Amino acid sequence: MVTLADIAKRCNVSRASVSKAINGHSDIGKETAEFIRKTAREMGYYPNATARTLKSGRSQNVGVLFVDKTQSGLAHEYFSKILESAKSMAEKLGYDITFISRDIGTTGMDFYEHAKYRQCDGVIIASVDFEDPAVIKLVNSEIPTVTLDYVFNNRTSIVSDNVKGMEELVKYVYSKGHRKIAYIHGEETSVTQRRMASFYKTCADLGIGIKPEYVIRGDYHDPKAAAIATRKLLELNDRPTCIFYPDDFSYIGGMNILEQAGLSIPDDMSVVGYDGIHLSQMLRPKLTTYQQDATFMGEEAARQLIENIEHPTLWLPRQITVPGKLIEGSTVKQL
Amino acid sequence: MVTLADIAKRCNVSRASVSKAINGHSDIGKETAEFIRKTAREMGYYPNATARTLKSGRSQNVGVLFVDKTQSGLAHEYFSKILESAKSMAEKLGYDITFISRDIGTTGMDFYEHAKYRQCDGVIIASVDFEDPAVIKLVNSEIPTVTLDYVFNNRTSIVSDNVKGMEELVKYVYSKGHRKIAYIHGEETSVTQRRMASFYKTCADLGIGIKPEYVIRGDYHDPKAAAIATRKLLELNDRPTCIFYPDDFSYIGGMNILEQAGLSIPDDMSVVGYDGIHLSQMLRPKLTTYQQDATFMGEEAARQLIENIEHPTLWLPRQITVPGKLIEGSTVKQL
DNA sequence: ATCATGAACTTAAACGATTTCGTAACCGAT
DNA sequence: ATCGGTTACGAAATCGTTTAAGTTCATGAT
Repeated sequence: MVTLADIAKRCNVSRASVSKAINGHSDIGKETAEFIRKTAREMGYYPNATARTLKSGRSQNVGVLFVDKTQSGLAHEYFSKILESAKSMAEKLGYDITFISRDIGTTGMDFYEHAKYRQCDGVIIASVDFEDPAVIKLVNSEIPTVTLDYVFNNRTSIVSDNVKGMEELVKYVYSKGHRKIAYIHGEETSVTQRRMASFYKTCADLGIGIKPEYVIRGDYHDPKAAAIATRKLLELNDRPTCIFYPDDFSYIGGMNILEQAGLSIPDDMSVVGYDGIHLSQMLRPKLTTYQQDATFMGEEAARQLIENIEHPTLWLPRQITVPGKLIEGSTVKQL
Repeated sequence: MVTLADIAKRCNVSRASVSKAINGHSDIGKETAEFIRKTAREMGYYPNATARTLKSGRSQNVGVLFVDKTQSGLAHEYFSKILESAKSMAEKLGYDITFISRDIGTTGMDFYEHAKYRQCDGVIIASVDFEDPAVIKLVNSEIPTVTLDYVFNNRTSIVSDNVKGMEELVKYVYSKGHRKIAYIHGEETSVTQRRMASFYKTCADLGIGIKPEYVIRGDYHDPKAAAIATRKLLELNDRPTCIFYPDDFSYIGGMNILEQAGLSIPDDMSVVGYDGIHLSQMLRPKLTTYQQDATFMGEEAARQLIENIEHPTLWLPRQITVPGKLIEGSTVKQL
């Protein structure tokens, strides 16, 4: 391994000078610096992140917290896209990404301790139980963090605009003439709360009443739960004309039940999803859904976090709401 | 931050003794060690991975190479499952996971240099272009590596048993009476080669001839390519009775075309997929497919890599072939 | 009484970089 | 000739840990 000392010896300068040349400091002669860099390149030098981190306290490494309750955070396109894009952006800005977890090996480290252990400069938190004391401890620590789809006081967060998303969907189906709208919602999370609130409010604003039995608990990314909920809706005397699913994937479960019941989409029942995953546009009929801009969210999370890391003093936490867009498929019939 | 020195001072011993107590070395008294550990716990000490790595040369960190050509390595359930399970296993064994890439920041590092820069103890390579010189450089370096679904000489690899998988699928549809079997295959990769070879061989063994026009190039995870290929098959005078898709997701494209052509599955056309992703069992009819054991593969990759890292001398590269299992859905008709 | 042995510690030198401070040399201005 | 100000560089400390190589002291063998 080529070190600063090797280059220093070859160039007949001190290690300090080599360091300065490599890092482009000002107090080093133009030609000397160039000569040192050239030699370094010839010798196949690249810095050692570990040594650099130890001395400088900065690791150029951001941690990612990605542990959801269902043990499948990565499997969902929404989250894998966020991860992928956060990764690209972080890399572009010169940062690496390491997964943060707890109980690494046999040590009983919590998230915060783990992040410190690896000297992460910051942490992106997504797809976790935000009520978890270990998460709260991390968020309240001195380590810069960015949360996705959850807002903590005095911390930067990137949230998908669930209020606007739900509003647009409701207004869209309203414009298509629907008045009896059912909503199968996901498990109780802050995202769900926001969507539910927006659903009720928009309906109220439009002057449509929603029967209590039209709103049923399902689960995110769980077609089986969606299937059960759909069946309940079909058993009602006064059926809805349109069903909102918690997400695109759940919709698959509903689709099966509808087909089984001999109902065609959208002629006998209209439906909408949420997420805008790839699959939703591959199915026939194409699903009408609200596409969240996961790619932008991931990029923005990395960008904001790194800004915070690099300008800690003049940093003010901000809450960034990311709009998505309604994708008009063919699953909502004009009544 | 609590350091070894702080504990040493408090306990009136040297830093070396603290280090030995923490790491459970033998040349330290039983009670002293216990006392030191107790104090360390009280003081909220946890080690600094950076300093440890710098001195010991071992980072307890494994790199993951996950850059596929289509820029969506993570989005596929197969790969995200591998990553997820590799991550869990690595964590269980006391290792962290960092993404390896090239061109981090503005430095022109290649994969090998990046891995050295972060002092990764080893690298898991999945979902990349294995012909890429940068990948080959990494694989031929002194860094332990494990590759997934690709075999390098003198390197450990974990490969899904594509030969057996394809053989079982062919035998299954044969047993159902099918003789005219079409195969829409993915782009040219070593996986494709192995599946194709197995497809042809099994057919030959069973005494069925395959018309050249029954074998068409599609793409992995691309329903559109599958749709086009399916249409071509339907245009043939002598249509196949069963279509093999490159993977479960591609099948969606074929499904649409078949439905559009008024053909029902499996009554008018039988189909099989490959992968066994969650979605395939949610669709109706359930897809007959071959489920790859991605979870086991990821775990095994981590396990093997870490074995190699920890016992470098007595390490012999091994090629581990992971069998999957045929999932019998309802998309193949008994003729 | 002497010496080898081993257990239990300590000392001190790393690991590879960064960074503060110091200084030598040179410039132009007085 | 002297002074202040740059510029370009070097010396040395430092980050937190590990580890080879002592040192001390009690123990048991001779």
